[in-house]
Amino acid sequence: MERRPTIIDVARKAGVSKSTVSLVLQNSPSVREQTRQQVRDAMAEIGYVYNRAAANLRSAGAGLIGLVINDLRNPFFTEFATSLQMALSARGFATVVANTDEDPRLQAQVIAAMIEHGVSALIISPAYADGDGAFDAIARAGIPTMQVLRKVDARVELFPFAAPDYLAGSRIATAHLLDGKARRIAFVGGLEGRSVTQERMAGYLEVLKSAGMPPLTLFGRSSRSFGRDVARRLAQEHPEVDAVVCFNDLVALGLIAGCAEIGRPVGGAGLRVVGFDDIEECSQIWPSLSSVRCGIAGFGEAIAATILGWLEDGRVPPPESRTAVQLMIRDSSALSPAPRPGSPRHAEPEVPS
Amino acid sequence: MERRPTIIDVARKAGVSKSTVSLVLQNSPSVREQTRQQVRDAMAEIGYVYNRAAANLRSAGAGLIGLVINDLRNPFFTEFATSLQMALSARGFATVVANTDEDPRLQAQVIAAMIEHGVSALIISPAYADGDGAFDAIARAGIPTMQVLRKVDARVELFPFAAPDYLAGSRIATAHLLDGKARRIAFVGGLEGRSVTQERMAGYLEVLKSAGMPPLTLFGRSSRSFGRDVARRLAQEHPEVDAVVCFNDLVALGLIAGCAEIGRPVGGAGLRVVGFDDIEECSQIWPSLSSVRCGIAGFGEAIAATILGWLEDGRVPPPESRTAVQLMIRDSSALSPAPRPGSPRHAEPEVPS
DNA sequence: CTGAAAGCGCTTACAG
DNA sequence: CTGAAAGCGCTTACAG
Repeated sequence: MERRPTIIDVARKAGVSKSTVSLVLQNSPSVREQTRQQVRDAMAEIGYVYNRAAANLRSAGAGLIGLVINDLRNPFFTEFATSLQMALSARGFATVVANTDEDPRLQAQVIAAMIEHGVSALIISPAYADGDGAFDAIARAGIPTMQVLRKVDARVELFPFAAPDYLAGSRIATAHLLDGKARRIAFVGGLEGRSVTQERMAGYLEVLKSAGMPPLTLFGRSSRSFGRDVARRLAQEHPEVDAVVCFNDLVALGLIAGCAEIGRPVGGAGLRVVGFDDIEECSQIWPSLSSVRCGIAGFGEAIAATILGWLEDGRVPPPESRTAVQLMIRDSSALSPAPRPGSPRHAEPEVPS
Repeated sequence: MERRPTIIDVARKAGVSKSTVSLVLQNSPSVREQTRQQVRDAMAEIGYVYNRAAANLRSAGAGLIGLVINDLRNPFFTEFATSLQMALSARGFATVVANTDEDPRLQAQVIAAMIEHGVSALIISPAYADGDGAFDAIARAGIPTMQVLRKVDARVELFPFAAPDYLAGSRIATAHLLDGKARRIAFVGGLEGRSVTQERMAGYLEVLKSAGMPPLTLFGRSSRSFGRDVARRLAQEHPEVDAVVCFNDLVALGLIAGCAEIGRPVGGAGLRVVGFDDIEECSQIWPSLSSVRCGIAGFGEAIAATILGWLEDGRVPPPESRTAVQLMIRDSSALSPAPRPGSPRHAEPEVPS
């Protein structure tokens, strides 16, 4: 654990000046091939490792990108963060991440820390409400920053916003249910007043309105347990509801679990449900869950490309951009019940009276 | 986006020397309170932000911890990474993370990048097989490093290892099934020969042996889809199996989905299953899944404390440590079928013939 | 208690 | 093509 070798050690070993070593490090064409090789050999021999911190001090750009996420344990965000991180890594950038658990104070704190660490750019899926002026701090520091998935700060010229097209998603989900002759469609989950909730609900409201069908919304935490509770509430308080658009897959998954619990069938002649996000689990459960695919892995990669384009080529992202979504129709919203391979025909459990 | 102010700017503004500013930054007691306040005011006024990279160049310890994970999309690892990151953040350390997707080459690459970035320590849940001598590179760089969850490098003196007590977990899970009068218990999932598989299987084998019951193991990827496939295989090829210990929750969840698909009941008189890890989903599905709780959030926090103890107080972690696990008994392994609130009594679907 | 100076490991003009 | 020098923004003895 003694001192790490520096370019001076390398230079001494290779018999050149330290400038030459630096040029080799940067693959400058103005170093003779033979010299380059000598330097390389010397580096290998003494176990030299490049010190980025020192380099960045003189030039710029730490090669560090900050990623701030409101709920990293939610598989939707996990997938986003992971694909983004891997894409950045492939382009030579390291990612420092922080989960804020929807806490604006924590968010301000981790952002300040990242700025101190000299991140070259910031990608933020923000907590609602910018408690301690975190975005102002970023603006002062002049760090290229994108808001993703949720828009919290209105200054999109400064903090460009990108997200999947939630509105279109809820439109096609609702239309799909309506096509299936649903008589009453509810919207379940999402906290009232939040931008994503509003968008994911807007398409639902719009489609219902043009069909002359009254809306029914049950707001709540976007969690499995809320979805599970809703299964019971729906059966007891709104038995006429025969289809539901969920705020996200977690709610939908909880709802399906809740239906199983109370013995209410899902899909076919039972309650038809569609989720939102299309996390991996949707296709792996039974009955499988229909969902609005946001292509979040591809979205993460696109964001990586966007931010690097900004950083490296000065291509400022558009103030607001939306990526296409797609409805994945599966058992939970199919008109005929899910087939049960292995069992010739299966009696559906009766709906609780 | 002009030049960020430095301590020199602060010093000029406050009318002191830059050393004084530096001392204020470090909360040195040798600065008069009044001076300290002047400096603080100056910093606030000109929007100074501390530059850690520069500081670390002179002293040591970037305040950056590297976290390398073999499969960040798996909720078990997500939970670990998130709780670890949040604990580090609370202690003033930033976390740079990378997912390796079980790829030793990618792993070597991200580790090299982290070393260049000057991480003060590394926490690695490694891919199996250390392809490109990543651990050797760490040893050369002399960076405090822990192996967690999986032991891949045998040099535990150099790279201390910590994990939940998998062996005990599989022991209690198997014993629990046996207590419930299981006639034939299978072990499902996990790739043969890997250390974690071996440990999670060892307790199973041990308990079966002392009960004089022959083992049955079905190795495979630790995924939902493998579990789902197994449901069918079990019913067709091993109808005598009436209980199963799964390698992890994902396999168990897939198995339960597969059973639902083929109409085979789970828990009670049906197939009794217990998972491993106890991810959040276990208690949120229906029927709920029994599982070996590894307390992974607490484990993450403990690792944070351990690594910081090493870094800050020189307390080298023990070569190998194990944390206690606990069996969570739920519907999937209960002897009586899960109650269905709301539906007075419910006919179980028949097992496929 | 505060200031002047050297140095951390690199990069960047600028000479040669 | 390569070397000597200055400087990036801090910290750290060392004087005063």
